[in-house]
Amino acid sequence: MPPSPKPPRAAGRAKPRQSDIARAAGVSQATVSLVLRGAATGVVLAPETRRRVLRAAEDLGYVPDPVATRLAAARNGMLGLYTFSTTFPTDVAHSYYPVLVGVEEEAAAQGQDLILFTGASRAADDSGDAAAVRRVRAADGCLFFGRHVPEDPIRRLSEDGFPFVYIGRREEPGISYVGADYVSASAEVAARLAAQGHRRVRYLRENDDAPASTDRERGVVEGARDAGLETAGLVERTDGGDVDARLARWRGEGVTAVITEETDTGAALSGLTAAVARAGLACPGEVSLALLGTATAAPAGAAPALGGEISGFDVPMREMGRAAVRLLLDLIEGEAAPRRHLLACEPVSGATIGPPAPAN
Amino acid sequence: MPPSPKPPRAAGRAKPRQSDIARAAGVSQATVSLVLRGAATGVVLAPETRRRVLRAAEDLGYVPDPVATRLAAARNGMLGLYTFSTTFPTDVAHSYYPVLVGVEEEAAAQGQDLILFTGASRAADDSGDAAAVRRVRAADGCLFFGRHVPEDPIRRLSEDGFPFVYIGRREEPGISYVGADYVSASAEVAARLAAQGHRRVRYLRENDDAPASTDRERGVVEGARDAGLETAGLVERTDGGDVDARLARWRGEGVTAVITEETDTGAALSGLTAAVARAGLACPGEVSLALLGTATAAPAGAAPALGGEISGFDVPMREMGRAAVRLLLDLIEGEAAPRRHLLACEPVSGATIGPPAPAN
DNA sequence: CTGAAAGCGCTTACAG
DNA sequence: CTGAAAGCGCTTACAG
Repeated sequence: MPPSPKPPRAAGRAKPRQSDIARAAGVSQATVSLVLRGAATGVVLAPETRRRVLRAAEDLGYVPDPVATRLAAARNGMLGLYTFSTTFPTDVAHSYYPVLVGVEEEAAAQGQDLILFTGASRAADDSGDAAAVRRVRAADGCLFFGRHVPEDPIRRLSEDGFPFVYIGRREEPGISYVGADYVSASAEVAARLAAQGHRRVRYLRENDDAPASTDRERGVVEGARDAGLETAGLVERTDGGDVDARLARWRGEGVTAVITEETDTGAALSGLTAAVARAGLACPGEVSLALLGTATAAPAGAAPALGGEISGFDVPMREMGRAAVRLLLDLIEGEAAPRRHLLACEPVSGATIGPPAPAN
Repeated sequence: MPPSPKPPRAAGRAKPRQSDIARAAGVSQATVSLVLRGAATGVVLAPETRRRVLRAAEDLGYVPDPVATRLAAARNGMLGLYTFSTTFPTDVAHSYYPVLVGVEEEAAAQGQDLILFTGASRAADDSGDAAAVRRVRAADGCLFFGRHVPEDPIRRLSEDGFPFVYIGRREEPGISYVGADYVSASAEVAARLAAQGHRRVRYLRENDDAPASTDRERGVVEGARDAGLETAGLVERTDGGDVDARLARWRGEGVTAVITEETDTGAALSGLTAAVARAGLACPGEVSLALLGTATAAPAGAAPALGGEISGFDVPMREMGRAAVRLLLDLIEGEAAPRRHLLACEPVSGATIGPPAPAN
């Protein structure tokens, strides 16, 4: 004998609902709702009625059903968070986390819950993403995060007027985002090196093109030019595997400082620090190093850092998360047209920038 | 002219519903529901109808509303995750994250979405939690995580037969959990110290009582006894601020090794390592150190570790997250009575345990 | 000031 | 095989 099919409700006194209270207090269910929601709608009830309803609610141990409340409110009180990963979650863990913290903080402050949409876990192509991105509509609106993004599904969302905002700058017009001002921050790093006396530096970036990388390169180049650094041969690209040879060559060319960028793979950075360590170079004694972006916590088992914090700037990940939530809510409320925010990055002095060694 | 009062819905055709599909496909809304839920109910529709409905759903980008689905007394394919924090999120960030990764992985593998329920942001008391915990019902079931837990709201959930599982051992009977076997792992650490030749050690734990801490202490005490360590004066409590004086005293008493525990505040551990550093003691040369639990990544700006990984054991956070998801799904399916799992912790040899310095 | 009605978006017997 | 109806528990105009 299978248990009764419908009621998954536990045996015993079922949960009281507004209609139970209404019966007990001799009023209508709608009145109960009005009393319980307080003067949210500005409605004022007769004190006596109020009292009776409140009393009955108390007696019955009434607790509103959150699901029904949300359905009736025409919003589900849930914000989506969709992360595009180039690799599997563990690797991007550290860059993902601070954003999540910010998003969660602000969501909590705004009384919103979060639906964590797991992107196409392992699918490298966009095919799996399309379906995954679609599911995002289950929320009132959605936050997107990740260097790369499947364009088609997103465009569709946009056309349908579904509210969403990117965390990170985007090229596509008409799309809201909250990003970091990489251009200014990167330029400032170049200027800092120049101020220390460097003239010939290299910017080692990754092959991977993403708005964040584009902005950093632009900042470095403009900053270098404005600060009087040499710009010829300034930028080089790597996948992280060939840095030793480059480093040797640079030394021969009289390069005294190297700037690199942080990405979700961390390839350029780890390649560079490893090469410097293998070459036995003192930092900043023999070569100054700077990093564009926040160095993510070293993965367990990684080589210890260069004996101190890397100089560069901090990306305000957490604040970006918070700002994105606020913007998304504005969008959901229908109050805002698409908007873009660029947040300033905090310079990090660190321990890896010093004056260049005297020319030999 | 105020905008139309009701629709907070974004301009344009936002979220399509079943009725929209019905209109497009020329069938009733109920038929749409039947088609979309698949043969879940065993109902078979005419292939042609099926096709038309599916097509329209696809065209419109339909996604079921999880809240409505749930209200209509069905499952919505979403699992909740609720975290109780003793302090604000940033501090527990690192202990929280590995669990989240595991939960997310397994949820994705099982085709479930994850709702992150945001707890009462700053409320230290249980009052705010009650309402927050209640919202959890929007999911099919929920995972709870955190050292401390508001008992009343949880009991309520339990009475109502709402499926949930704790991540971490719990005392309350009838509650499912997936925890770590701290007792065995802690005993093993004591045995390891004994095997190195230590006889007089101290266990420095925090004041905060939680099942995890209780279990660790029990393991240390039992392990010490079984391995022939002195047990008199073995356990001391701290809030992390007074370790220098203790350390000096211990040295005077002939203590050669100190065990401490990892918690979400990390107070005992950071107090201890700082004290050892200030005292200029070589580790493990002059004092061996062991940690019960996984050392969370050092917060940015923290003092560098003791020159290597701390000896102790690893808490299988990620695997706990995964196992908890699996158990929760069993519960939701109604297949399991409350169940408890204790996962083994992997010993970490580390670099901070060595033989005691010869007695002077 | 309060009640009756409609509706949030979906599921599920129950009739045709 | 499909449609019409009722209902999940609540909110919100709209009438009295």
